[in-house]
This record gives sequence, C-alpha cells and structure tokens, in this order.
Amino acid sequence: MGSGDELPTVVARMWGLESASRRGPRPGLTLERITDAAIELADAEGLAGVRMSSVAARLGVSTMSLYGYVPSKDDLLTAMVDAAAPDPPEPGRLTWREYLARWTRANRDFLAGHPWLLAVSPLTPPIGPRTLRWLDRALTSLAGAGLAGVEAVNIASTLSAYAVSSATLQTAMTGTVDEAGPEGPAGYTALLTRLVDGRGYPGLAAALESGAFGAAPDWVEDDDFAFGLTLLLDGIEALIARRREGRTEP
Amino acid sequence: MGSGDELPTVVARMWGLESASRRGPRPGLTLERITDAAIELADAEGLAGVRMSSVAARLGVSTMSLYGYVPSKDDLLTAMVDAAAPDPPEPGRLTWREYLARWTRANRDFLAGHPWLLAVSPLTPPIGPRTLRWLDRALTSLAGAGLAGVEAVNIASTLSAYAVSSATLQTAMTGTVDEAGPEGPAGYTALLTRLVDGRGYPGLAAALESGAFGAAPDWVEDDDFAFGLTLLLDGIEALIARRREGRTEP
DNA sequence: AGATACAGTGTATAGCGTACGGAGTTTCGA
DNA sequence: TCGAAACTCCGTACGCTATACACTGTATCT
Repeated sequence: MGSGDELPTVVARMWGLESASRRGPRPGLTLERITDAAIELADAEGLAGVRMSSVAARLGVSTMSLYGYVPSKDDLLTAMVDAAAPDPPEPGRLTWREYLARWTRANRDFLAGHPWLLAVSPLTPPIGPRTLRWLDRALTSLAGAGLAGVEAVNIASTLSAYAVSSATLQTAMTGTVDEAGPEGPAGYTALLTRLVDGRGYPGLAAALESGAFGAAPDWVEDDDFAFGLTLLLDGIEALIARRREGRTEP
Repeated sequence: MGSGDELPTVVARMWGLESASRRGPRPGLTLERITDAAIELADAEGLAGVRMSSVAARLGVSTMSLYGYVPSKDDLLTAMVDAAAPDPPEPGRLTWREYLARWTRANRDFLAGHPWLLAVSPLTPPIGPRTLRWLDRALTSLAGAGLAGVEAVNIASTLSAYAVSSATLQTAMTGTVDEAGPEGPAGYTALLTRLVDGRGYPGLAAALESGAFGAAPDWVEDDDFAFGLTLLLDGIEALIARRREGRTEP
C-alpha cells in the first residue's frame, strides 16, 4: 500500500511514536500524565470540567504548555478515550462464549464507570493502542471458534455497541449522562409516564404499565444485561454451528 | 404517581404543549422551523456549522429571538435529534421479523443520512414524539410475537444500538464523522495498517490481512449489515420459540 | 563557543453562548 | 374604550474558552 505518511499527531503520540530528535530541554510532561489528569477531572466534574486551563492547573503547568503534547482539545478528548480503557479481560482457558460474555460485561462496566465516555463520541472507531487491544482480543477469541474476517469484526462491533447501549440505559436510569437528563433517579420513567398516552403510543403505554422501564422495587439491573447478551451469543453460536457443518451463507 | 410537574421546557414544546396564555404578539417562529433550519445547516456544514447565530441568520431573525423557543443550545440539539427522525416504517402485514428487519435498516439509513446525529449523543434515550414513536412501533411488533415488558424494551434498544453501530462504521469507512476522522475514503483502514503489527495485535493483524475492514474492491457494504442483523433476529427468534413452549428463563 | 532546535510561558484575540434591559405589540379586564 | 399586563423580538454587553504568536531559557550538536 502507498504510504501517505503523516499520522495524525496525537495518534502518533498515543502509540509512543515520538520524533527521534533529542535537542533542547527534556519534556516535563507525558501525554499519559495529561490524559490521566483530564480523566480525573472528567470523573469528578463531568466533561464540562475538562478545560485546557483546568487540566493544566492540575498539573501545575501553564495552559499553553499542553499544546506541546496535544494539537487541540479535540485530540485530547480522543486520547482520553483510549487512556480511560482498562486492559481487556485475560482469555484464560475460557471458551469463546465465556470470554466474549466477560469481555462485553467488562466493556459495559468501564463505560458505566466513566459516564463522560458516553458523551465523547463513543462511536468513533478505535484508534488507540488500548481500545484496539480490546478489539484484538475479541477477534482472537472468535478466530479460535472458527470465525474470522469481516464477520468477526462485525460481531465484535455489535457486542461493543451492545455494551454502549447498556451503559447508556443504565446511566439514564441511575444518574444522568453528564447532567443533561431531567433529574432524580427514575427521571426518565417519570417523564415518559407524563408524555405517553395510549392513543398515540400503545406499545409504549403497555410497556410502561408493566413496569418495563425499571421502576420495579425488586429490580436487578444485571438481569437485563444478561438477557440481551444471551440473545447475542445465541445468535453467534448458531452461526458458528452453521459454519462448522457446511460453508453456506447465513 | 406524584406529579413533579414542570416538564423541561423544550420537551414540552417538542410535544406541542405550549402554555395556554395568548397575549402579546403572535410568535413568528415555530420550534419546528428552527430545528429544520438547524438540521439543514448540520447536513450542509456539520455540527460545527450550527451556531445560534447561523441558525438565526438562516431564518432571518436575530440570534436572541431563538431563546424564546429554546432555553439553550443544548436543548436545540436535543430537539434536532427528534426532528431529524423520519416516521418509522409502517407495519403492513409484515411478520415481526420482517418488520424489525425493516425497522432496523430504516434506522441505520437515516442515521447515515445525517452523520451529525452520531456526534450528538445518540445515546440519550428517546424523549421526543418521533423517536418515541420508533420505540413504540418496535414494541408493538414484538408484542404481537409474544414478547413484552422489559424483554421487549431491551430488544428494541439492542436493535437500535446495532443501527447506530452500523451507521458509525459505515460513516467511518466512507467519509468522516463530522470531519474528525483522518482523511480519504479508506482512511481508517490505512491508519490501522500503519499502526498494527502482528506482535501486539495478532487478531487485528489477521483481520486486516484478510481485508476485513472493507477495502476489498467488490465490496457490498450491505452484506455486513444484513449479516449482523440476521444474527440478532435469530437470537430473538430462538427466544420467542422458548417463550412459546414453556415459561422458562432464558 | 556558537548555533540550533525545542520546552515552557504570557499576552492577546476571536468566537461563541447567553444574561439583561428596552421597545413595540397584542390581548384581557374594567 | 383605555390602561395594564403579558409577551415577542432585538441590540448590546459580558464572560468563558480555545488557541495563535512571540519570547525566554535550556540542552544538545558541530
């Protein structure tokens, strides 16, 4: 492939691809220290608390010095997303099914642990070393089960989307996504109850009446998650079985 | 249920719940005209093109007059999301499976048609009349198949997440999400190829080598989508079957 | 030593959202 | 019919934020 060279600056630095020249004073910071500070701020005050000035202040440097490491705030956010991702679960001696279940759950958990991630486009495809390692692990696991190529990528991204969607629902019910929601714990349910009438929205009205939106007192939110996950894994399992027997198209 | 009254202002206006008092000059605008203008701008210039001033200019009014209809720019964005959603597909005489397939596809299509939607948290749960009608239709369809309550809500949100994820991938491959991506058509693939080496990322490397990321010349992107969708629908079908026979937990 | 490239900083600017108060307009109550 | 009230629209002003630019000091290379 032709090399268009010129990786985006932050991407390069995220991967530790600094320029080789060593002249002048040593850099006093790292991209990592910067993202760590920014992440702490985001965890504590939400995305709104992340300003170039506030991040710099937390590190004891001037605002402008950050621009030596990051070309723009947007890029800082991109780097934060990657840095906030923990290491993906280890594939011990797990079956693909067990592993992917754990993977998806861990995915959701760290999203729920940093709600601001849901506000910084979590839709951007992964480009950092950490988020890509998540993808890699899922692909490896699927490869072991006989799935590869486009299909595997698709499955991984579907599972990831499920994690995002679950984390979102969870956050919407529990607290608020970056304080944008209405208020209170079951704010969403209350809102729907107010707005939805049986005429225009029969299906929704029925769902609300049945308490489908989680206001039930004996609620175990994890059941929800496991339910949908089973759904997905069943589908994948069926596909794997099909692939094992013959090579027919799905 | 106690009535905490006081709906968020925009929400009220999205639902056409204006205050009854009619005094003073007639409003010269509508929330709808405002969102339409904003949507046109977003379609043409991306989210960055949507400024209170630019929206107002397009409508031939002053910037500040918008604040009579919308309390803040964030609320405008919320209203835009709802307004940009078309009507959901009609459930003719379709089976639940046919309908949900069509529903999910339509969902992805309008997201892909307005890429900026992917940047305005598409994760916020639906609160407008249009997005809620989408949810309602899915629930109704599932109810006909014997699924209701939490399960149905979960399924709908999973399908919706899939639509988002597909639209995202599609946008990442084709163009750029709000011009944040690198550049060029297969920019993402190129980027990955540059960064990923077999040592740290064996699964990814294999996937790249097999052309899994869509650079193949005979590529029909819709195959991807249909593939994952089948996966999901199969899972749902299995569940429905289980529910039909006995009432065992999944 | 002198040149060179680079890290860190201070100042300045521009863009954007939005608070505030004024001016004009339509309806309500007497 | 008249005044007041409620409301729409607008111009100006402010504050906050990201970031361009020019400068100072420092570590390396010739």
